Amino acid sequence: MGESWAAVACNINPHFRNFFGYTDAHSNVQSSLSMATKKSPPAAPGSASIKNRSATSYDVALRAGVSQSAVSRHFKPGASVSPETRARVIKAAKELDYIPNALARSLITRRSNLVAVMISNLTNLYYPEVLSELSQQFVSKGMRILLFTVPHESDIDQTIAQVWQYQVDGVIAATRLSLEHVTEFERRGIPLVLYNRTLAEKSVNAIVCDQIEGARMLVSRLAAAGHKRFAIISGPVDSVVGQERTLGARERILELGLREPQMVMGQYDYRSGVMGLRHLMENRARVPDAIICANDIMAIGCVDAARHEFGIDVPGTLSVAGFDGVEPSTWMSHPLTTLRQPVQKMAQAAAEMLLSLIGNDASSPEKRVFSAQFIEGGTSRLDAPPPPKAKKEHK
Amino acid sequence: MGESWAAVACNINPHFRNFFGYTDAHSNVQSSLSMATKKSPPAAPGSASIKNRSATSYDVALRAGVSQSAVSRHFKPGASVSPETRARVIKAAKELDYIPNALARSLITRRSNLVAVMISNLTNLYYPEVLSELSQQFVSKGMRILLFTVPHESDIDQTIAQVWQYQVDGVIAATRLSLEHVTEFERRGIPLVLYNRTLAEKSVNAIVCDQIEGARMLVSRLAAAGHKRFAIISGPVDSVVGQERTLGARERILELGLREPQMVMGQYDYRSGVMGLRHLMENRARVPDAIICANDIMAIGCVDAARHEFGIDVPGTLSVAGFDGVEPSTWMSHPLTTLRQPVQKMAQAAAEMLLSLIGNDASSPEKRVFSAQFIEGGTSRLDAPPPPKAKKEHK
DNA sequence: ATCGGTTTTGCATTCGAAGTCAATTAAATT
DNA sequence: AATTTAATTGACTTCGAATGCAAAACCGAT
Repeated sequence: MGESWAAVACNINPHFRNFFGYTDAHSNVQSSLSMATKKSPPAAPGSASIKNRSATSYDVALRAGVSQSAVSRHFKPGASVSPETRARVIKAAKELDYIPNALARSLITRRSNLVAVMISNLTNLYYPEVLSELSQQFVSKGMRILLFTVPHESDIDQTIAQVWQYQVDGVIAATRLSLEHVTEFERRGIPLVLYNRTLAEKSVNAIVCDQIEGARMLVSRLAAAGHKRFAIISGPVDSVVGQERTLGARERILELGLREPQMVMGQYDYRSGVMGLRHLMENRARVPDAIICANDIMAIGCVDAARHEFGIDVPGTLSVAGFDGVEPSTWMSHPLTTLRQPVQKMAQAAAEMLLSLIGNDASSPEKRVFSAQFIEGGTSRLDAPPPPKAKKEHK
Repeated sequence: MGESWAAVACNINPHFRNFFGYTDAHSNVQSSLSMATKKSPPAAPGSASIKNRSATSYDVALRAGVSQSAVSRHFKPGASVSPETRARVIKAAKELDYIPNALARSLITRRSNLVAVMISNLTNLYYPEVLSELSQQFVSKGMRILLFTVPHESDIDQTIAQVWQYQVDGVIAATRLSLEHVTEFERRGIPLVLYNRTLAEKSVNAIVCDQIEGARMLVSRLAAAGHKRFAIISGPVDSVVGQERTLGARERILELGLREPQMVMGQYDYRSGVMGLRHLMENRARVPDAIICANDIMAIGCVDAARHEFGIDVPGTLSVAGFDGVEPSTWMSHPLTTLRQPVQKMAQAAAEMLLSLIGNDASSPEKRVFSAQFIEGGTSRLDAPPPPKAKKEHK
């Protein structure tokens, strides 16, 4: 709150500052003003819009010989408009190339038909898919997407302030949000749906994929195939999803009585996978036979490094698995064993949930949990039951 | 136009039913103020909560004991406000959690600070990078991005109508636009910058990468290394960029006196690369020794298919090259020979250009052409001059 | 205390569309 | 034809912030 205010305060100045310096705006408005005042007494209806500004509903009304209300009404579905009037309005509107001003409409209706989508990192490869799906969904429902990418955690406050300024009808957040942020959204009555996030402290509307379940399943399958020496390349600490994947896997590993997995931290990118593997290979005594990476891209990096840097046979000697099921994970060069998230379903659910929230504000939070789909892929040895556990165990 | 009109007309419908919020008009300011004073009262939990509309500049003014104009002025940099007033405004605003309504502001200033970004296909892997960069650029300049994804060509008219409705200050289009569309933008005075597109019929503001030059360079390098039997997997027909790449390559191939390249058409996706190769391998008599793919993803598919389906040695027996320089093209499994587009520079230039257009509307179109960077990669044999052309030629 | 000259202020208006409500017109009924 | 009823319609207000303009407050100087 204090923060948000501060954010606004210092956020507004900069814009007004440089570009569009108020000089332009000045002359701009002035001219428009003079024109408007002149026009107010509809003295010169003859030639429409000598000035560049686009036609308004008044212009249309004038031309159609009806009132502005009639024009407005024409757009409303249930409204009563005589066919004749409607025809005239349509004609005039077409002639003037009239397009209603959505901002003005939003002002009075209190519905902007804008949805904010907050995404932290578009280069993550997973998010574009999500964004694309969301976009489809919302557009098909008549909503537009206001995109907010949040490059750094620290920019979140500012970003959120922006979201509020634009009177969005709802928000889909695929970024880390603090309890304060969420509370603030609630207080302001702005519907919020978290995507692949949740809050520990508070129940919130969210669409998630069960990472823990997935991670456990993954470990189970690998263990069933005889893998014993697990390692994990985790996501960044601030990624809840990553943490869940990591912890879920570790938990299951220990449950099965296998040795504590080695852990290396990554940043969700290809390089992290490569570096992770290098790191894991340093200690020759503890070379893993299965590596679980917190996302596909790292897994791919890991596979590539194993094959091309260390000459390791994947999946022969080493199994590698990832999470997400992004497009490249299906490529022949590294057909990843992974847990595919039902992105389409999830995005659809997110859009659906948000829209229903926008309609009626008095609902209790709901969390919809999807299950990831296990993809066998080809980077893990899964089928072969363990050869009688003997000689190869501690090579 | 007729279409766009229709689009507008039927797109408005869905939304006005359930909103009213006009309980009492006169005591409006009062009520919102009193609510604000009480501060965050979840009201009667049982009944539907009272409309907690957010504070307006009037509320702030009332509370600060100044006029609304003063509040508004407080935000404007050069404005003359006494320190005392400013302090009171800040205090009141903070207490009420006031956030200015950007829509209302836009209405009067005629500046929405919104930029529309039109992108055809987010799953293209190349576009997310662009979008991400654009987002960074615009946000840093105080603009917000309204995202429009255009799934099908046919939806373009509707989409454009939407763009207009929202009074965006400018548009970046990375989609196919017809001359009519561009003209319409011009007529309406909405700055438009094309990204990686141009119009044959008309000069427009555009940021492009010289595809023809790149394609020619690519062929030259490959030919210099002794490749003689070229094939091309092209992009979809409606992709101008793809056409340029294809044609540029073909032109140079013929210029060098090499045989007419085989052409297969693709859709820019992995599968197209795979299918393309299969197709090319059908005619055993004309197996190529170099394949140029109109983008990286197809090239990767091509490499993968060659290696994993046909057991062909890439780059030993077959060279493959792509375009774009997307992230996966740098992966070890298929370190692509490609022409990398300077995405960051281009996005920056696009943002810059658009912003300068927004400032002053009377400028003649400019086209900024960037050169692609040749990446040697490892999927093409480039260094070795041709081994004395003898036995292996027509295996 | 009074008079120019600045700053600060507040009033009133504006942006464009939508909704209210009373008035008008058309259609339907007796 | 007179009158009730329903369908249309236009004048006016509203949303929230930004200015133009003029009144008010301030400041030093006479």
